[in-house]
Amino acid sequence: MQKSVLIVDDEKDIVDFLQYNIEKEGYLVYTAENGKKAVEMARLVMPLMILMDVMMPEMDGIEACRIIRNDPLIHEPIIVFLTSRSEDYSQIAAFDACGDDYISKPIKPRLLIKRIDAIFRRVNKTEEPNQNSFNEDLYIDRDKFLVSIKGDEMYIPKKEFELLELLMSKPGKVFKRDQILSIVRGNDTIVGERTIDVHIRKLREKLGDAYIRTIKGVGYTFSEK
Amino acid sequence: MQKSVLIVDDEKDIVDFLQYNIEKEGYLVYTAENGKKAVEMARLVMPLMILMDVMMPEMDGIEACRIIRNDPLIHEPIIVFLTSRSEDYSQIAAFDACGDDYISKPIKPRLLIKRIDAIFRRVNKTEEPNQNSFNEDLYIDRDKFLVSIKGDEMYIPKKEFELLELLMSKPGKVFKRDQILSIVRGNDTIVGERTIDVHIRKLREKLGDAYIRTIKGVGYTFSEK
DNA sequence: TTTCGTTATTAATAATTACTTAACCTCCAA
DNA sequence: TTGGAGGTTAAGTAATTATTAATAACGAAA
Repeated sequence: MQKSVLIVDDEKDIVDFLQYNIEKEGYLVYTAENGKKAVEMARLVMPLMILMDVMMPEMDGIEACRIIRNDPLIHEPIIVFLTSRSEDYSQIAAFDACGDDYISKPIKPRLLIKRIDAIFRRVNKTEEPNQNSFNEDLYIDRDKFLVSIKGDEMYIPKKEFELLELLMSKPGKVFKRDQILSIVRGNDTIVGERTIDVHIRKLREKLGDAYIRTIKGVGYTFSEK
Repeated sequence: MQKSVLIVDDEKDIVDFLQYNIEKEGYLVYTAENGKKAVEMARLVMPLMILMDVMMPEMDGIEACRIIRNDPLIHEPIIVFLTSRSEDYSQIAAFDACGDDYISKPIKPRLLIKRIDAIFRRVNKTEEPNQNSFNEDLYIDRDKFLVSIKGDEMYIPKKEFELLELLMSKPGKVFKRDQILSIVRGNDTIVGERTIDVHIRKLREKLGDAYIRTIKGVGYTFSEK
């Protein structure tokens, strides 16, 4: 499903600027110019995220937020406010209760995108059930217990498979050693710290060194690309 | 970061008993013997939780609580009171307003740990699960243990990361050297004064000089912009 | 059940990286 | 000008991970 963002601001320049930058990253963008229209739009297009200014004519962001949150027909979008640095902190408290996050103006495109991605990622945590993981040329098939790398298919031992599966479930995320431990062991047996290293080693032997990265003092991560 | 608990009680037996049980569960424990010392200790070590008796010589728990709550340098710990079953209920009302929770004596270790865990969990929920910090063009990703500056992504050593994380958690706030020390070290080893400087140096080397400012005689702060 | 091949774990050692120290330097304010 | 505080650097020390080989545990087939 395409990720959609509804941008709400009364200044057309800002809307255009945001729209341009966010569309460029592959999101589907809708816009509205005030809170009232935002509510209508939200009902219509069910965006996954609403990026909304606080101060607007007709209906301000907080009011709109409240309405959207209470509308059972709208499927709980992530609501992120745009605030000026000078914004009164009492207000921030007010929309803290209502919104999911806020981003301060002036807006830097690169940072904005990072934050939008991060927010989506955070919220998505509940999703992704039994999907198989991909990477440019690495693919794992959970049903068949099969790993295919650059076309070569191979079966790998169970623990190694589970470990790879874990790492690939969230590419880029660093899994700490103790998290890995509780996967590797059946959670009842006690295994030494070095066991992990050996499994990692075996995996790297088979896949090549490029995929799994050590974060010293923390754990391991699967390279995003 | 390790979860830390400050135990405050004038009866040494109780302190020892609590300390033993709480440490066993992997928390970092500090102690103090009255309200006055508790306040000093809290300033110094910034515990995440304070477990405090109400009745104490020098300064009672409620007074200490009030001071701690009003001290902008102390990073809002969870304050839990220890009460006798016989405690006057009017008092309970008083510290209800000030503390986050209370646990009645006599204390059962297993139950105590369960409650402490629950309180930490409850409080953590209101915080964002994985709050990443932002700045105009600096971004840290706790999941990925990654720092991105003006688009360049890099991994930095653990202690440096934790230090940066601390400073960025409250931009503009000045962290005193000894507060930083307790982050940098595991709090059992003693490290020299220059260690911090070196870490700061390494960070500045990687990020540029603009972000971390020295407040002479006090500590360091992350520039707000 | 025994055997053989595979997989999992450990232990020992090497390699690497991170952390700390120490010595010296600079700056600034008293 | 002098002392205190932080800055800088290189080098030593500690901590963590990689690697290898040996051993134990397991599983399937004879």
